[in-house]
Amino acid sequence: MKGREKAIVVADIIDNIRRVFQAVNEYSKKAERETGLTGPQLWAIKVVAESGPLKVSELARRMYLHPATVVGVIDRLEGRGLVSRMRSREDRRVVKIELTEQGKTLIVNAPEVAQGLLVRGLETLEHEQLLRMSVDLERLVEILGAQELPPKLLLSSEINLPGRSVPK
Amino acid sequence: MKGREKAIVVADIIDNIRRVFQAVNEYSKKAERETGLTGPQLWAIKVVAESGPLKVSELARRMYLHPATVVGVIDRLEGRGLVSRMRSREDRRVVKIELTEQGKTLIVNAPEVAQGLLVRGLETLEHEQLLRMSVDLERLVEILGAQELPPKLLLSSEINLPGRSVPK
DNA sequence: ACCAGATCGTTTGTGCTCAAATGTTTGGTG
DNA sequence: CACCAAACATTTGAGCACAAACGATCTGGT
Repeated sequence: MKGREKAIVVADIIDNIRRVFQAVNEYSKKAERETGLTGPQLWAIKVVAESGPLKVSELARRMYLHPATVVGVIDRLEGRGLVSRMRSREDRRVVKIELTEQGKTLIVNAPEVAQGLLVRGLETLEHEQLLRMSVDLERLVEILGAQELPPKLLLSSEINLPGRSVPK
Repeated sequence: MKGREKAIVVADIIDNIRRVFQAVNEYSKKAERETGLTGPQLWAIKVVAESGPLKVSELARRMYLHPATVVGVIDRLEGRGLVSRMRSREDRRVVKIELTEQGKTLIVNAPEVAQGLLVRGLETLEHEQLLRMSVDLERLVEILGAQELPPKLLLSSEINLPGRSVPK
């Protein structure tokens, strides 16, 4: 009767999932100490950096966050002079977020976010192992019933790294 | 040259990791609507329910949270009459948290937390698949450098489910 | 030209999370 | 006995996250 073993393996898996959660959080806090920016702030400024001027709603969409949350983040980034708000002339409802010169200089020597670490680590794996892991994670997603969660967004924009290294 | 394919698989993996994060959050919010309690509140009350009266610090440790955070959660649970604080007589610095009768009745028909869903789903998998997934997640943890994160706590208390179902 | 409805950014209110500071109690040590 | 360091819970302050409500603006239909 291998029910017992099974339970142990399940426990291991849950433990490791927890560790992944923890690690991502910890990593975000580490970046905080190095740049003076918090994780979300760094994330936001990176998205703006690589996708030009963005509407607030568009930025929120790319970060999977509520617009109301993003407004606060922008407030603080603007307070530090790293980004600036610009009302659009075609549609005066929208506000475009863009980097200031100060923001551009900061971005070049900002540390990687957790995703970067993850991407680089995964790239060192064999192709077969990658496929395996992809399948397994898909199964996990299936268990959680989260197949369609990010409704086919082009979230690749934040993670895709064409050839080799330097996702920065 | 399969560098391109590799990047695609990596992107898929990252996507699915994100989905797992999202799903756990969403799930916590769903529980919120069904019980009137937030995710952390429900989590805290479940831990107290199965591990008897607990010190604040002990509860914080089991939830991987800062004591200051737990104090706020307890405040709100106490405000709803679900738990009660009791100063220890042996050591008057410590405060024991225990369920009220109202809390006990709530706990029996409270919905599963995300972990429960995960555990039940994993249990339906083949033993081989479980081992595979365990190995893969371990690799993920390794990439994140999070091997020793939860410093060998008896966190099993929240997840172990000896024989079959009923992690509740 | 007007009005109903949608969209956009923002504000407000509640809760979670941590770091740092505070106050209390305990257990030693001089 | 007096003092002091450690342990404990709490408070305070800052940031993040969302729901709900709001004012301003744009759009489509009449």
